[in-house]
Amino acid sequence: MREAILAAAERVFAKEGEIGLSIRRLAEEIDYSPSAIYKYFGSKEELLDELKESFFERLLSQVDGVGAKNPDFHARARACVTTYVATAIARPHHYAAAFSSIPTPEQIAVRRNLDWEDFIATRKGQAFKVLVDLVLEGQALGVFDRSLDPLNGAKSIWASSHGLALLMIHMPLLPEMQPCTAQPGGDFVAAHADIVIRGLAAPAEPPQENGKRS
Amino acid sequence: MREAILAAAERVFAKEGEIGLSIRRLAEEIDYSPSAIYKYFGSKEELLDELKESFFERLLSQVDGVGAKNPDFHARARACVTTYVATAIARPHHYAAAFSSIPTPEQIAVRRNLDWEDFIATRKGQAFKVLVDLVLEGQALGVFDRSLDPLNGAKSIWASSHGLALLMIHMPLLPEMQPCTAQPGGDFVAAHADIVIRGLAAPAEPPQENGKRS
DNA sequence: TAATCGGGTGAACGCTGTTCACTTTTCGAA
DNA sequence: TTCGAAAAGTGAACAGCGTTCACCCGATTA
Repeated sequence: MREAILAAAERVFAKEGEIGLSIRRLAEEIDYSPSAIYKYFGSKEELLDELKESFFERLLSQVDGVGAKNPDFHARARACVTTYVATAIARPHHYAAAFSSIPTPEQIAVRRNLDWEDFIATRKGQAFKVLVDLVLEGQALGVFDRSLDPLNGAKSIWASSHGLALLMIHMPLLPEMQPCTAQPGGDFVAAHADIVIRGLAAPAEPPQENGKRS
Repeated sequence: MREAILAAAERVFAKEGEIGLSIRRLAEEIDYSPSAIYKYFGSKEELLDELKESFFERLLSQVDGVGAKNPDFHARARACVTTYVATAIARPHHYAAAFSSIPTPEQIAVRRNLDWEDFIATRKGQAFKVLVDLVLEGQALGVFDRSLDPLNGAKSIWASSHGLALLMIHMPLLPEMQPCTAQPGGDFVAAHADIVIRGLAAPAEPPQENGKRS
């Protein structure tokens, strides 16, 4: 039943966005009365939170899944970013909604004394850990700058991917408009990924073997 | 009068966010009836659009303003990113709201045949142009990769800055949590800026003068 | 003086999330 | 099989929302 409600919510969400998703609209979709929904969810916000969490789960599994398929580190790193962006823009309203809440100062104060263990247990934490591990691996391989804080590196990757996804969602005119290169969409995402990866690269190795290719 | 309404909106907005800003709440704030507001704004959306536009104006002027103060290119590029992020997170709700609307497919179709001139006339377009010019200058100086499409480079910079700002707004736990480096906030933003800048750098110059420093 | 018109109001409409008293269904125990 | 409790579902209602519309009032203008 909860599943049916969530599925209906997902459907309406994808079609009409967060604005079009109302309890009454949802109730109509599943042929129940609006009050019935409150037997399964305490509030609309609780329902939305569940939706967001499930989207984070999808995001995590998608990005985590690319690891196995790409033995080459550079390709894998690039695939992390591109799959992240692709998964995000495949469901624009979901992705935007998943990041839509702004915590109040009190909420920030509460969360501040969460430690690393607690954070890693959350979906966001797991997703973040994937990136941290990626950075660590890059550093171990000597491809990424070893002086970099892995957490900061992971944040930079996330920020860059997140920003590109949202820019493509909220201002689609920008990525489309490419009078110079004339290749819309996918290629630019890969190029962006490469820029981020190069930004993390180890600086000016002593000339022994020029291993990393552009 | 319009100004008074917008000022009140800005006030409520900053304090209670987009959720707390209602027409009735606004009317109460300026001691008028709700219907009075409709003599000056056609709809709430129109009012919000004006607010967003004004925020873009602030963003543009701030970022554009750093150009004069920093003669060194690298410092200027870094300042572009850091001021952008600082301006964004100084008014979290404004910044998030400025990017909150997701255009429908029809709207995208309409905007698709805007050309470069029309786009540059908008605030977003001007802000984007600042970044494009920055990339062009970097390429002219030989600091940035000349094979890069300047528009794509500008998009990468924007995406990275945008993503970092939003990550700090929506998930403040992340940038705060730095058990390794222990420097919260500002330093990480600068580090992120440097990563983006390095990502755009010209690849492996023939060893003549090692001009760019980390 | 009379008419027009911009600025302001209160009541109302249809929508929203949410609650609550109520009925119906289900299901295990006596 | 019957009974009673718990679960499932309902409809009406409340407060608040964006928005509209008929109305009013004071100033400007003919």
